[in-house]
Amino acid sequence: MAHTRPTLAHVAGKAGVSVSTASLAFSGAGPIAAETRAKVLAAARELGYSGPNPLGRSLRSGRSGIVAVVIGDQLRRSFRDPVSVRVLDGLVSTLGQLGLGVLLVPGLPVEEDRAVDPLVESAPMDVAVLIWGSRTQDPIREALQRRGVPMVIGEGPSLPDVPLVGIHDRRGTAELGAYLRSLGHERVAVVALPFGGPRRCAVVDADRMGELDWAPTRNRLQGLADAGVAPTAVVEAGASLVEEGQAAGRLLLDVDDPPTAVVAQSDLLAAGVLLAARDLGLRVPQDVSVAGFDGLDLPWIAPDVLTTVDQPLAAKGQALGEAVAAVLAGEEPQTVTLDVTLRVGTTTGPPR
Amino acid sequence: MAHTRPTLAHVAGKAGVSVSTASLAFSGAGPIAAETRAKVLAAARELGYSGPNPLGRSLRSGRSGIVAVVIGDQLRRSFRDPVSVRVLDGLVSTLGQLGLGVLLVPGLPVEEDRAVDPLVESAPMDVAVLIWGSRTQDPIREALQRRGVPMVIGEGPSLPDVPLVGIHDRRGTAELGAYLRSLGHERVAVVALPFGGPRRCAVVDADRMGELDWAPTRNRLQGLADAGVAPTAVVEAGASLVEEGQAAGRLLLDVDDPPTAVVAQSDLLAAGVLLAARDLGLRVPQDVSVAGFDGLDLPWIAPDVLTTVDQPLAAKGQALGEAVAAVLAGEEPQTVTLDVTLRVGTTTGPPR
DNA sequence: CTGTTAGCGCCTTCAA
DNA sequence: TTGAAGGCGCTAACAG
Repeated sequence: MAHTRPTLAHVAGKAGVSVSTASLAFSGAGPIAAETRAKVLAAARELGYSGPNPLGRSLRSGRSGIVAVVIGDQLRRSFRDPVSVRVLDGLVSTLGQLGLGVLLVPGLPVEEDRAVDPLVESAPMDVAVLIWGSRTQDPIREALQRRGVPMVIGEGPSLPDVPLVGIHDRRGTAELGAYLRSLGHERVAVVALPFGGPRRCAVVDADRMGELDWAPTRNRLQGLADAGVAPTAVVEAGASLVEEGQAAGRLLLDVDDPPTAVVAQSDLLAAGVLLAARDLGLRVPQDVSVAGFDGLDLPWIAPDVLTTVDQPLAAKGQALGEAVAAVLAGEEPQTVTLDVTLRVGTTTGPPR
Repeated sequence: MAHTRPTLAHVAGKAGVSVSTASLAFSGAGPIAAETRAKVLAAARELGYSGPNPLGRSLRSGRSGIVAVVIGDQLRRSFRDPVSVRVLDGLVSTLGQLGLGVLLVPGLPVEEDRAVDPLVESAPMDVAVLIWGSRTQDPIREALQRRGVPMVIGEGPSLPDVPLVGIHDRRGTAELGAYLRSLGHERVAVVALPFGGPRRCAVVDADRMGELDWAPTRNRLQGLADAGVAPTAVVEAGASLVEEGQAAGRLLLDVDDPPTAVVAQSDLLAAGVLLAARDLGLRVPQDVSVAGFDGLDLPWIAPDVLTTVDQPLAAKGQALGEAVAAVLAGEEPQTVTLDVTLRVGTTTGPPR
């Protein structure tokens, strides 16, 4: 017998009961005499059996207890973004309480020549969470739909039969735009989040604007428009990272006729813009106002405190987790939209 | 027939071949006529069959393709630590190339009354990686051993039959200690990483020192001893976080007879000590020298540049991934120990 | 309360 | 090159 792991059948044999009875002893999913149960557990201990094999259990029940979490972008970049990390944290703890494990799935495949990471197509999962939304033609979404894996989506677009967890980012950005106008800004530039296609850090022209295919970016641009702010220029960033914001800031500020305010669509981008302004010898907010989005705590940009739109990141993770639970319980898909709050710091003021 | 997902049997039926032939069409693990294969794939497409069910495949093969990664501490804290994040990043990309997925497992259970997270005991996994080592009596390690799940351990202690990936932290700290002595420091205090038991931020006495049960903390203390540095005081931090370092720094520096140098066992802790020194009006390095460990890039402590011991974090993640591959290939467990480098910055200098 | 039966979906012998 | 049969480990019905 050598070296094979003991199975429930071995335990049952040793305990002198049937396999199904032994199963009950572990799952507790049915009536069983305390004595029988003890007998089974004793036999298990003796054989070094440590509970039902999850593989067998999964096949039988059709459930793996695994939730795939698709992080936008490559993991290496996502991990560097505190926004992703906080949402992930809220999500993991919520799912943990439900007994569900999180399988990390890269949003971009490691190997360049594939459309999606192989995990999307063949890893076991009961539900998939697309933390950073979905594009119009999204190979990941399509692969999951083909597999029949139910989804939960964070950020847009809203899809039929798919629960959505988002934030009022359009409204929040509108509030920010109105605030900047009230200060007297007329020349406002934007550092936008990625557009959804290939990543780059560059000024956006009309053609490129037509390719915009990512909900948060679009919502936040629309918010500004709602407030009557027509950007003098838009730069798209390659990722929500400080260095991208810094590069974008240089593009926008190192010109003859710079804007009086820059709205960045994330706090990390805003921090980069701030650094770019400092590098160029511009005073903030006297020479240029800078605003962000997210509500991160960035002590290292002291003495500045970023004007930003605060979004509830942990709550978003939690809401995603709850949506997963609802999906597994077979409930109707719902849309949750969380509130955001304008928080004025020291980086915005009236233009000179 | 309504609504059940199609199985290989359905596809085979529709294609007019046997199930085993259909299996070959997907796995490619045997000879099959191109024509037959095409027929099968066509039938699959028609039925909306998207490839073999991973649950069935797992049960049959005994492999899930899942690697559990046990992060020390709670995930929320680990995610805030760039050290963990970088190792995780290297690990995830290496495993991704092997077609393995990463299941995140909290090192501390979400529910307080359990010894280990339920995932440790019942989630499917082929191997478990304990990124931050293992304690002498480690309930996680014990649970995994009981299950017969092979392990890979990052940092000590070294265990029989378990591959270990570590760094020369003892040697690196010894180098740092020698450097500080060469500058003339005689009164050196230490801010240590957690000790392995309950978390706290407090001065360590002899009793507590006896409870030290975590390899990196011990190694780095021993390194200082190797260099002939006997700390005037040791404070253990509750986690490798800036605020913990700051609190520890206050404990060490806000006294009558403060040390001339503080060695922190991580860069985040060192950054906290730096902030505490600034708060107390101490100049660094004139009034007090501060050194860290990790080699993180911390631009926000500018103009200071931390003196630190650089460790190859991504390489560590990669080495862990390769160790996982070796385990799955049935190779003999090996120990890998990566080199570290002392990097002198602006935060250390001769004592006044 | 316990045992019997019947698969969950797949892959790997082995034989044709 | 293809087909038939068996079983991976478990659990849900049902019968006793």
